[in-house]
Amino acid sequence: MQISISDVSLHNERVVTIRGWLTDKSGKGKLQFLKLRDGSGFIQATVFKPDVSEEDFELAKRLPQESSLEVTATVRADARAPGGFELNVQSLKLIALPTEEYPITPKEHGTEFLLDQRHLHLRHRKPWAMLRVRDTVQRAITDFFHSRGFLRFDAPFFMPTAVEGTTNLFEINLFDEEKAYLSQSGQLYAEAGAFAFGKVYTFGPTFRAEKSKTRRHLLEFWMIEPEVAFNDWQDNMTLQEDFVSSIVGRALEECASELELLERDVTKLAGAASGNFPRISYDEAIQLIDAAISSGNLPANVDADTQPVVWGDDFGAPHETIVGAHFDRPVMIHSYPAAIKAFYMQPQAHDPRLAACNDMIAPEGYGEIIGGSERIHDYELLKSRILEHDLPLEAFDWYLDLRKFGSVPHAGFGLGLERTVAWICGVPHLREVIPFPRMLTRMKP
RNA sequence: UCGGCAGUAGCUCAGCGGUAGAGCGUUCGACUGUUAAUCGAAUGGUCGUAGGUUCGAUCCCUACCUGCCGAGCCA
Repeated sequence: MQISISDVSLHNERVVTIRGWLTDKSGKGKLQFLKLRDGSGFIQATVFKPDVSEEDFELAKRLPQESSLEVTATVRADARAPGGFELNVQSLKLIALPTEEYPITPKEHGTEFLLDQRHLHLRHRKPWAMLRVRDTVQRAITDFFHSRGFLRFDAPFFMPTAVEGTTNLFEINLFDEEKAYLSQSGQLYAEAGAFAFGKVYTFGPTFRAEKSKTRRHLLEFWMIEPEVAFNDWQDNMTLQEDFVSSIVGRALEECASELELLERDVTKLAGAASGNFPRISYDEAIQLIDAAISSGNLPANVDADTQPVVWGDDFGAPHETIVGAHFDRPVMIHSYPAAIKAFYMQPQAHDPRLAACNDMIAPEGYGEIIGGSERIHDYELLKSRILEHDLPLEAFDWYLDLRKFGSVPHAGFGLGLERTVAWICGVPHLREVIPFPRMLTRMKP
């Protein structure tokens, strides 16, 4: 019977056939241990000389790493086996022998080497576990929105202009002299979608030509951008909280073994899964940062000479880490000065110097995973903001149209998929949680 | 773009102004319980590139290239 490694526990004491690859091997004379993977999981197969034919035993002894093969074996629960089950091989069938020595050995390797070998490294336990968590998170995202009546609304990737200013965009040559840019956000289009369908979300790659070389940045990353008609900025925060706690809960439920393989301390995710995220204002966050700096009570990964925030300045990464470290779950910081935020953000009713916006900061130094706001719904105000930001009015004519015909308050946000998955997995660098990372120094493979 | 660090065997690294080292990997042999097995043997080099100093440079100096970490910007 042909089965997957993930199903072995259902077939104890039965003879099964598994097709896969050899990840590692250790021999002990008449007993050979073959470590197999088939994509669904990993398992050890024992080949004991008296149990198999002479040819099969010789084959087992000679097989190099990453040979593809089919084994027929009896499943045995065995306390000595990692995972609780192992295979007692009866026969082996070689499918393909590697034509060269496999480069990734079961030993330590450097970052650069593993990224050069990314197409092969994907086969190994840690990338495998992280990308399975990513898959689960992606399904949790679509399920969350589907269950709440959102429409998935695909924004274009070719953009005629910038959403938030003209810098940091990848320029594309179209036909003749025509230029376009790669999308850095689907938000403006999502707003059109919200006025058509009420509740929509976009889910796709976005591109930022920022020359950032940090563990929190990629040139190409995936973003989820919901947009909801009639929501205000506080409704927006409630949606964010429900959304993120739902995703983390799903990952904890469905990816327990992957997170264990990654040695993730899942108790640090319990708060995030249970909701009740703290909401503090920009002013309160500044006080919190000042108190931490003046008392010297800083998180370990924050530099000791970090300067306090001057009102009106945006937070730097160390400031976000300080705020994030104060809570055992994500924290939402709202009401930033409008001057440091995007042109389309609705001013706060009680103080127009402030924007009706918020960021969500993940704990443990993972930084901003969400940025969101209520959008300006008044035609004249939006038009004046576009002009104040020196943006070309003609490029936004369709966007302004949305305010001409039945404009309503509406709000939305963007969640960075890789930052979220990296945080859930507890891995330091975004490049780990996307199959083929695109960075300033990395386009290959 | 700025600051710090690094580049030596397939991989991870040590080394030193005087002719290149280890572990792992790989190949062969031994072993019935390995988990990065162990033991024995074999295999391995443009010391990032180009100049310079020197009797002599992998080592010191300069420039450049490449990468890593951090900052800014952001998700």
